[in-house]
Amino acid sequence: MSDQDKSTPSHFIRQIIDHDLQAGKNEGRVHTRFPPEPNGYLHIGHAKSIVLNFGLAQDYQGKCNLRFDDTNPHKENVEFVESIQQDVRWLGYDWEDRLFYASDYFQQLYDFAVELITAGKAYVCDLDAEQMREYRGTLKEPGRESPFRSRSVEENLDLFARMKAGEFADGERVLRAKIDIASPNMNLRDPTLYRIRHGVIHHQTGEAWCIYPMYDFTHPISDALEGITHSLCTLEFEDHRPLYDWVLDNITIPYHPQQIEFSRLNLEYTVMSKRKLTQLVEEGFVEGWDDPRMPTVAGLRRRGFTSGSIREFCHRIGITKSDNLVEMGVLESCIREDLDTHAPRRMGVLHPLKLVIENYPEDGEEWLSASNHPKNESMGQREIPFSREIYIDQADFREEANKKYKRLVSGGEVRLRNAYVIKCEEVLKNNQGDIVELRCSYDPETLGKNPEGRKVRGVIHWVSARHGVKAEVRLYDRLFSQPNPDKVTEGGHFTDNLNPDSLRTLTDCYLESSLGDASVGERYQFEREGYFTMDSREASGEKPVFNRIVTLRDSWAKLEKQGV
RNA sequence: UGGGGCGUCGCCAAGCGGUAAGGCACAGGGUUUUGAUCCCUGCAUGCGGAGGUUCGAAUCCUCCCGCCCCAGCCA
Repeated sequence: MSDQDKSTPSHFIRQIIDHDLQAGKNEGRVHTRFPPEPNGYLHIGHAKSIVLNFGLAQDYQGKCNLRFDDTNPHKENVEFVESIQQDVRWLGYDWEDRLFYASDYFQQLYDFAVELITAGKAYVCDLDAEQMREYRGTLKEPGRESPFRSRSVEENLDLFARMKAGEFADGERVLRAKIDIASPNMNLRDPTLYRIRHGVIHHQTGEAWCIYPMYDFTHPISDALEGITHSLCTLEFEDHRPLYDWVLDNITIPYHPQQIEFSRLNLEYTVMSKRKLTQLVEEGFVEGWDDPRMPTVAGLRRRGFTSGSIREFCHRIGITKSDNLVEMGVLESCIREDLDTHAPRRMGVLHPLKLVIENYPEDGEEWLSASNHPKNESMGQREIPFSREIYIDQADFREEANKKYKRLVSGGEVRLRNAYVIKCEEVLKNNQGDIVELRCSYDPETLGKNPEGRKVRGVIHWVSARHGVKAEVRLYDRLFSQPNPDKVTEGGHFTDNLNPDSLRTLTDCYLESSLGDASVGERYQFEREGYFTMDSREASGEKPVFNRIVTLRDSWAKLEKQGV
């Protein structure tokens, strides 16, 4: 995998690591971690973090752990734990024997909390949530000390032990750090360290605990216990860094990892927040977490993206601290680049129009040889059946057109890809005036060579009517119609920006016969149409279903739009 | 003057005091039995703005402007 990937560009985190290595920090180790909360499926923003963390470990001969940040059992479950592991593996990374859960450390975390209490640096607070908010002050006004802040160490120890023992109800008490209730940094105004949660069954620890540690307490300790050297997270945790450091500075623990923040990925025409993705799934706006329109790793995989193209994308967008909104074109370019070199070519007609070659024998049939790739001979050839009746795409015929249009017109000639030059002799219409069939003639001298004395500019794809495989094809477009779906008018909702045409299902497509035994995981270029792959969920149905991964670049469509 | 960040081409992004990399997009041209691919060419006298320091500033200093994050017993 890694030897196929292009070299990763430098960025500020690599510079920090280089400096650390040069200064002899961390005994020359580089040890990162990817720490998802198992409360949803991974999306391409997580992929950015995965490629960063695991990629750094690879490049510096270091290690990267997979650690589930499972301190809030309320929203978490094993389905997510499993899908996350599958997605990280699919992206090409291996945590070896280093799969951890923050919940592995619940006992140690508890002991560290006791250490803080004993040192007079944490206290049990009886304020309820609303009171605490009030006491904490606002962004511009300092907070007021909790009346419980001055409890004795003995009382705090006793109360905390009873919290653990289950003597108090949810919300009745919390453990708080005693830092600075007037700090300009809200995170330092005596943050909550532990809360009480009865009646939830934790996916890893079951009912062993009824108190659960908060992220800000758990994360630095988990990192330190695992010997993490560089703890990479997104920008919104910048304000938490002083708290991260405070925790490690006030307990007895041998390591103190460095937290470094980078900006999260934003992609045009989609959403990345787990809350919104969850809503799309739960309210049925999409088929599920792996809906091919979703920016989830599972969705991209089902859509047909390769993991290499996603890694390449993550390298192209870079790592910085600036807010960003990346164009879809970057992702599309990555998958096209991959598939152009790797996907075998096939022919598939999406909007069939019947075409009869009148001077071709009624029961005639011949098998024509076609390259699987225009510039990679090692991909070999395939045989394509040709016969008197074929299908071409409706978009490849016009009764009349200007010279820019180089496909088939009445009385005109066109090359059938991998076959003969044909001429349109007659157009058949139904009562409504719709074109229903084309009657043509073919030039038998044009197989594998150009006709003499005239030029045929256009080439169109086709499928033999008798031999073609009937298939369903799903064409995907952007999930939202706005570059930034969060931009809504007063009182609006991001789902208002959903693109009603994000999925178009074509049920009467004809694919060349060799596609009859295509299997899941194979990707093809349907020439002149785009890249396609068999849908993994519909693979057992009687009719094959193909997903369009991405279109080909289309300069003709651009011209047409400009009114040429 | 709550605190913390960020502003370099349409979108990403290098640059770290010596005279603006690269990718995507876009525009021209060439090759082509895919209007694809590929190959050429073009695309910031300019780095949020204004001053200043310097022989020299995107890089240093000052002031100003804009955008993002923080008041969960979420992560």
